[in-house]
Amino acid sequence: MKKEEAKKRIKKLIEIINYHRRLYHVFDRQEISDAALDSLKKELFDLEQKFPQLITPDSPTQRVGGKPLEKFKKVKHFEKMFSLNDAFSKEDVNSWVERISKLLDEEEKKRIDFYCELKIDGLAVELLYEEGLLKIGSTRGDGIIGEDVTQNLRTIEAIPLKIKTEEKKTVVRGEVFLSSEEFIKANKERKKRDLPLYASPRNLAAGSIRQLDSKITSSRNLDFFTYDLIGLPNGTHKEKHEKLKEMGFRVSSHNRYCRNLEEVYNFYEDAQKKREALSYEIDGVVVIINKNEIFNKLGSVGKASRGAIAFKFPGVQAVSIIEDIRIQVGRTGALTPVAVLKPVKIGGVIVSKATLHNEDEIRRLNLKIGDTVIVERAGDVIPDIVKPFLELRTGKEKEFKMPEFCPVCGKKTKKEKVLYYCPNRNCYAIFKRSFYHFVSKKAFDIDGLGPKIIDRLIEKKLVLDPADLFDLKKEDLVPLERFADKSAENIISSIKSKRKITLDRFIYALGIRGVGEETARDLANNFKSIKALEDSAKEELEAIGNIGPVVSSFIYKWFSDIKNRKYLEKLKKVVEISNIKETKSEKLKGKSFVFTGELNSITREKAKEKVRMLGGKVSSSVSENIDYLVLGDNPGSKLKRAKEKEIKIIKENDFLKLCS
DNA sequence: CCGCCTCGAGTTCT
DNA sequence: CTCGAGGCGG
Repeated sequence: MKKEEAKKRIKKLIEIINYHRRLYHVFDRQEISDAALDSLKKELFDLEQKFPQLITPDSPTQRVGGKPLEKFKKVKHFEKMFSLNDAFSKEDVNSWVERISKLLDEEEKKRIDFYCELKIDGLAVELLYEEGLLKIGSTRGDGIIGEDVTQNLRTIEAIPLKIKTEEKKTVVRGEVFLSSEEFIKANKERKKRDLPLYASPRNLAAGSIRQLDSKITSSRNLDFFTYDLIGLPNGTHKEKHEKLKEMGFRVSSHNRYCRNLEEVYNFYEDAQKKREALSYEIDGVVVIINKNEIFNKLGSVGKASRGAIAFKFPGVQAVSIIEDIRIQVGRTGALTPVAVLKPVKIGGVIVSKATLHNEDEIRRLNLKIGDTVIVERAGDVIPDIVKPFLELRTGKEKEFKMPEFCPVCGKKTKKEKVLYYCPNRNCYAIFKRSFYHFVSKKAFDIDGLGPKIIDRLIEKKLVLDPADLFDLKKEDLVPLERFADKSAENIISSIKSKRKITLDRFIYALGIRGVGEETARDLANNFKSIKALEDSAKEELEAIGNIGPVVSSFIYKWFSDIKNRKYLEKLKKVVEISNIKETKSEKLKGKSFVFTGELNSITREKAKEKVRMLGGKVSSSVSENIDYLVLGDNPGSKLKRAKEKEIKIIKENDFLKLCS
């Protein structure tokens, strides 16, 4: 990037970041996620590193934001309340230790150890006790002066009004937060009343504490952990926590002393595993130099203490740039726009593409090629574009238009509802995609036959349709470039081993529009043979449950097509269709299941089959009608929905017990 | 005809 | 996993 360009970009970035920081610190509001804001800050930081001449004093990298609100009485903090610098990787933490080591002498360096705490997504407050009685409680404010919120803090049960101490003055700091359950409850209430939702538990906690009416604060069931005690210059952070406990404060039982960085990293990984099970939200861990004397010697830079760092969990959002929008042609001929992104790391994975679904979506989001956007990988795997930063537009962005002609075969496209289609049934893209579908897991499930190999087979005219796969011989493959004897053999035997197939999978493999896994099973159960299905009338199809006029006509049309009939006859000669497996018992009759996350002892497919064998139903989405949600590792958003709807959640072993 | 539920289709990356 | 659309009951 050229300097002139960088200068403009920096100016705009500063404006946006400052705007969002002000919202966050002063008004307890959030329009974009922490992760997205972090990502913007990182871009600014990197640009400033590259062009140090362009650093200005008003840059968020240089100063603290957040002035106290006028409506509260001001309180000067006992000692400045610092915030924390962030680390996003082990490398960041390593370089933090290296950096601070330079400020210490040899002997001190050897004595470095750590104390680790969960970083709760809440609001930091300071509490002043005189003769053991709570006198003043305040928010952080700008770090020097905060707001007096004593009345509101008094309503929190976890904050003791009286503590055991002989000291005249005791100053402690801690985090006010609320449980995920309370958070969901409050947002449900907001939704009902058509009010804007709280973006995070921190938001809600902060909003509740900064209420003028403490009755409202009281109704929110806030919670509190203490994490710091002012004083004890020669002790350790660990001792501070022990002392706090003795005095009658609530401290988190998850916190640990760590001798070295290895133990710190173990703590971090454990915390990540615990995260789901905790009743409140955490966004990382806080790593603190344990020996107070060393911590104090390290002092601070700007707004943050040097002796502690916030080691954040990988965020689910990041900021990137749309470099291009390309079109993909699917199996049904649907054209889908895909954004080509400047690669960014989100949640430990590099993302370079994201689907835009359809034209309406692009218009709804107001996206142009060249836009800076927030990209998300929430809970799941699939990246999604959340929104563009219109403020970052330079005027060079390009409007995107859906193509008038299919980018693969050149035929004029047709629009149906929101989607554009390529109407050419011989379109190469459609043909290829149908082929992939045929060998896919839920169809013939042929291992080792990926898109790359299929492309080559088609290119060399070794196969004209999927039926030809079963006539392939080793000798056909070996002459192909870079095809070893052994791998050719593997593929051939892999194809041979899947020659037998159940009727439902066979129907699914045909790739009829509107006929997926479930509908294929319904058809198989109704007709019992492919012949019966072939000869069925449209009315017969429509009489089957779950099949209406649209899908029945797709099916009818598919079987009326001469080319399809020929292909089907050819296919029937090379494969062996067996009947669909009958259910073995009625143990789970009437019960419906939804799966989320990864199972350990069996695959999801096997688990689903098990349910069906026992007469149960498997559904893909959570609704009131679901009986059980089976919870695996790394669950997705279904867990949240199930919790909201109060559906019974069971673990893998409970599920297996249920089946046995 | 509306609203809820479920299915199908498309998609990412290790 | 998410979104849109098809199916179906009220």
